[in-house]
Amino acid sequence: MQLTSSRPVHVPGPEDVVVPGQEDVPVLERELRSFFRRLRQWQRGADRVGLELDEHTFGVLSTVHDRGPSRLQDLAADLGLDASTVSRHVTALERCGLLTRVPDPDDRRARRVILTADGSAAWSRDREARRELVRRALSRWPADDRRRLTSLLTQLNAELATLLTEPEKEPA
Amino acid sequence: MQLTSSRPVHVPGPEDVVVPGQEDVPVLERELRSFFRRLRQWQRGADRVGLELDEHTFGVLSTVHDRGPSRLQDLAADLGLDASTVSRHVTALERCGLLTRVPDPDDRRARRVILTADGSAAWSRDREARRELVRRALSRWPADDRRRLTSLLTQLNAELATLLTEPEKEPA
DNA sequence: TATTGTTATACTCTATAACTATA
DNA sequence: TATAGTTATAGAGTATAACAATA
Repeated sequence: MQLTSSRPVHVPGPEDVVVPGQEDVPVLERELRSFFRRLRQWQRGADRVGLELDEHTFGVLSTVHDRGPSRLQDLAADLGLDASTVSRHVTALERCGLLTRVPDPDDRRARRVILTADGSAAWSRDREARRELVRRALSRWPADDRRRLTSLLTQLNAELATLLTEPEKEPA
Repeated sequence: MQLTSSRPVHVPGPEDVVVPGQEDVPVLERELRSFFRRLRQWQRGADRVGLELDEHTFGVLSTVHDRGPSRLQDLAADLGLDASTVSRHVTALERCGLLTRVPDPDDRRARRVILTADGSAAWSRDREARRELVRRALSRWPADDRRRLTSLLTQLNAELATLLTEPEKEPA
């Protein structure tokens, strides 16, 4: 814990809690944070990597596509955001002509958010561009490693989703 | 691409670009975004999962710990943030008593950021708490799967770091 | 009385630009 | 003239609270 240390990679010291069989956990914790920081960094400059839609726009459009005509609160729940926040996003995207709000036949308080033709086309283009970025990023990887990462990440997301609905909570 | 679709998981349609041997890439792209959204969501409520330090504070403290007495620009580079942004964080953390700025003997324009005893102790406690969260989150996983995830995530971060210094760019 | 959605407000994080002190 | 760091400012994203319309 000394201040003058200059080790760039973590080396277990006497102060570390060592759990037998879980020696990789300290590395995993570090790599998870590193990964998150990197994703956030790149997300900020989405246009600089050839994407036409920023992260929030793509997220909203994807959710509407997956859900079909959607109520605001359902979108908010799927996105993990407050309804007021999503309302702002939707308003902005409606001004851009990417989606529109139609009356909800079942509830006159609500409206249903749907994609416009432009929104659907832009989403489709961007989705393919994002997949191509992933392909290029991992172009030097063995296909098996990439598939294993896909599988583990899918399981991890499922695990985290489960934890959210349980008495326990999660990492950052 | 029809608006009335309500498939929650992506099913390849006729509009999808299919790359032989890379059929998992669409899933990977989706899971990467899902993962990022989840991490961001939990990061916002760091205190609600038992952490005393928020993500930025922990990031700055970790970087200072790893680097030792650090110049502001070096911290900013490591964190992927602008120097002005880090300057604000450091000022706030100095007010909290978690770190302090001392003169740089080599350059009177600069100062070196170092951890205080309180900062070092808080960082150490929080680091262990974060590792424990990871342990609990994956407590139901086979140890081999967890180790493989650690390994693949480490490789992925290295790959992404390499891409940053090359003519190509990256995902979001 | 409760719920859906919107808006007013405030707070945080971020970068750009202007500034100072030193190199 | 260039660089290290700070601060003023502005913009984006977020949540809370107050509101209107409907259930």
